[in-house]
Amino acid sequence: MDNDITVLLRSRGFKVTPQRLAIYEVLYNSKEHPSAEMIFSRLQSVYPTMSLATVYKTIEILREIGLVQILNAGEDSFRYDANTDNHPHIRCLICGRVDDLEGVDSHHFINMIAKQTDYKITGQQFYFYGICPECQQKSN
Amino acid sequence: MDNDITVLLRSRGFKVTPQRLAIYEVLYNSKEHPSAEMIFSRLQSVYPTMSLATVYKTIEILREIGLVQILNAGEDSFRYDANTDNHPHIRCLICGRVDDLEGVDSHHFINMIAKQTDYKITGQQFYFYGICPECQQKSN
DNA sequence: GACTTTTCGGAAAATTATTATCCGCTAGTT
DNA sequence: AACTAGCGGATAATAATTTTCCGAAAAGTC
Repeated sequence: MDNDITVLLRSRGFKVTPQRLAIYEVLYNSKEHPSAEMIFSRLQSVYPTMSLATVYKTIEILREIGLVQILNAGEDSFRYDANTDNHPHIRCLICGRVDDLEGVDSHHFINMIAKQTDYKITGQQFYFYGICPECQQKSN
Repeated sequence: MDNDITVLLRSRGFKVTPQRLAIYEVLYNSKEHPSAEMIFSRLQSVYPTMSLATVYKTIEILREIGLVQILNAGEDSFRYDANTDNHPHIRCLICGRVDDLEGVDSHHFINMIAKQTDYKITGQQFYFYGICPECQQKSN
């Protein structure tokens, strides 16, 4: 995995730096779709001088080489996902966590849409909103 | 229509003002899902002293009484829609326009998701991305 | 391994959509 | 017509993201 990103960066003319590897590693080893701020604060202990701008600049590169997708689940900040499969996401309206909806087959639905529009479709994002199991319990 | 919003505003304790009616009218008579800025500039000629803050404040009220939904199709600003049906939207990656995808039945898809998650689902937004017919032509 | 070139990371400032504040004024009620 | 709660407009504040600038570090070359 570390090797994948090293090769990919270099082949696209980007330099391989510890910061870039670290940011990707945080994303890769996380299921919580962290925001830039979350990535930043998680790396504070390892790279005390890391700048938020570096997080943003790196994410843009990772998106460009297809290692990360950007989520916009309607909060005040973006979330990032190292899983670039096109899977739906769901956000808890109470605690704000964003989860994957795995094992969903969207192909039929997407194909239906593609037939009904004159657009040339290149991608899509499905966001669901609700209350996560934990928050349901707490409100009981 | 003018009557609907008048009654709705008043019944919820909001005052009925020319600005509020005008902002809703712009949204109601538009298929293009305007941003706050677009609403603002469209009303410049009629209300030269209108403030952007008024647009935002009014939209928040309209959302609260269920007359408007907020779209977050991944641009740098929100879009607003006076059609509060839960229909999918599609954005052109070239010119930025946002269109409705009408006549799409999402119920089956949504029900499938509802069965597969422990969340209590309360809503969803489907965004498609692609190239609109006009921009397809231009690029040929 | 030293040299060169190019890109990078960090700090700080800039940008920009949106929200909050404050105050004279207006809508709605009596 | 008077009263009062809420409003509109101007302005400042907020906050996420982007840009700028420069010393430093990466990668290719010898």
